[in-house]
Amino acid sequence: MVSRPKTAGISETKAGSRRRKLRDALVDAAERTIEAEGLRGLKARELAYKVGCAVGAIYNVVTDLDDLIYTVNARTLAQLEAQLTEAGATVRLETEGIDGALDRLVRLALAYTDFAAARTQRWRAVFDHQPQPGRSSPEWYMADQLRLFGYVEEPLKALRPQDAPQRRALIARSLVSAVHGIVVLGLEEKLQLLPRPVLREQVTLLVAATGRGLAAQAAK
Amino acid sequence: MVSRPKTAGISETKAGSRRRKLRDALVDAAERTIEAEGLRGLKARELAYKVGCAVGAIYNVVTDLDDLIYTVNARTLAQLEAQLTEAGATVRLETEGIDGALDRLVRLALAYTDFAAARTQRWRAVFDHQPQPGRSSPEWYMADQLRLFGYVEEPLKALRPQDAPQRRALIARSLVSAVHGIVVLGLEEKLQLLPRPVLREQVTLLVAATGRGLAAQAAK
DNA sequence: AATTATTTTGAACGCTGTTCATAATTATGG
DNA sequence: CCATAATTATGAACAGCGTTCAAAATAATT
Repeated sequence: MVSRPKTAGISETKAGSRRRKLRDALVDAAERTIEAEGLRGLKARELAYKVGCAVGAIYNVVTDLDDLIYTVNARTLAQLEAQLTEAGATVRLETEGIDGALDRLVRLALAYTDFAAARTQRWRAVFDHQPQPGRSSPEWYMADQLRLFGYVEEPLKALRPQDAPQRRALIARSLVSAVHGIVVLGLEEKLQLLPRPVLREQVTLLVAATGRGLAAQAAK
Repeated sequence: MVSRPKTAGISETKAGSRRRKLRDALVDAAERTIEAEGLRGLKARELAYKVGCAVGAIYNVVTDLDDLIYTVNARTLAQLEAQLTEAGATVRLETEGIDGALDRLVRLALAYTDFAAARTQRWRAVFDHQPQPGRSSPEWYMADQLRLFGYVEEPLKALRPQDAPQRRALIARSLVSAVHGIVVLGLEEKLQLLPRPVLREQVTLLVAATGRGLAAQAAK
């Protein structure tokens, strides 16, 4: 599909508009289904029924169900990112220095925690979904996820000013991964679903302790 | 299936022996398949072919493929546990006190990391596999996983002697989860597969920093 | 209005895990 | 040791999945 159909000019064709509407409806339905029944609840036939089209119609506007999942996941990541920027912007006239940086780190981590706890299924879909063997994730997808690591790099700069950017990136990734791990296992029913306050306490504790440790390590 | 078949006495019956052999063969084959092709590569028909039996025969010795997966996962957890005890036993005449405790924590975390890196697929299967909706994991499964948290509680006792057991348990779980998170995201090809030395550095860094922070927090 | 291009359709395909009537095998009793 | 009963192995058949594709319906063009 390199070239557009010949009939498509600058203005939308009737068919093109229908096409877009159908795609949007499918993404919406998929999003709702994932949140309600998880990734495994997403079925082509049921999706077609919900949207009011034939099964085959799905594959006119979307190459795969995977394609649909990626689109939903991209939305989820965007929403998560919005939450993180909001959490980051909340602190402006805070204490500067180490305590301020620690505070920002904790806020970011808690924002992540709250998002995951509130939209568990959609959030899990981002990590649970793996591309069918042979194919690989779209390019933008990896970038979308890696970008989130950047959010904690800035506070880290205050915490360990002398670190090289590369090292700071590594530490940021570690910190994000650690928080992610706590949330993943904390929301796992298979293990034991932790109540949200406990989860928040865990995250706060870990980020605070790690941050303190990092600062101390840098100071000496 | 509450009662055994009437024909089974104290000594093994011919059929019973075949039964056990088939089950073992299936578990072995499943284990190899999972390590080679991941959880998604496990197919009933292919399994039957590898073991040399009919598809239906599988369901004579195993209720589900899920059942098989749980058995393989139990093996994996047992092997992991063996690695952890070994790592814990390595340190005997080490420095006592905080430094010793930190060292033990780092060793445990690295043992976990190495295990995951070496047997990535089987290790992932433990966390990736979720029971089909309606059913739930066997009782022993949760216990098997939770038991691993206990391994870090002892070193924590040296680090924060005055903590109540419940709090120590929470911190232990947090620490394990954090390390788990680093390893999970570090081994994710979808994100960017980190080379093992980098992974070990990340883990060492985090555990050391967190441990230091925890000790400092306890001291003040 | 007639012709051509496009899109929508749902039966059909290939692949899953799982079942079940039937065949083969094993255990039992005379 | 064979005849009968109980058990086990078999693989075709079933239900459900994602995906395709010839044909019908619709839209665009002449």
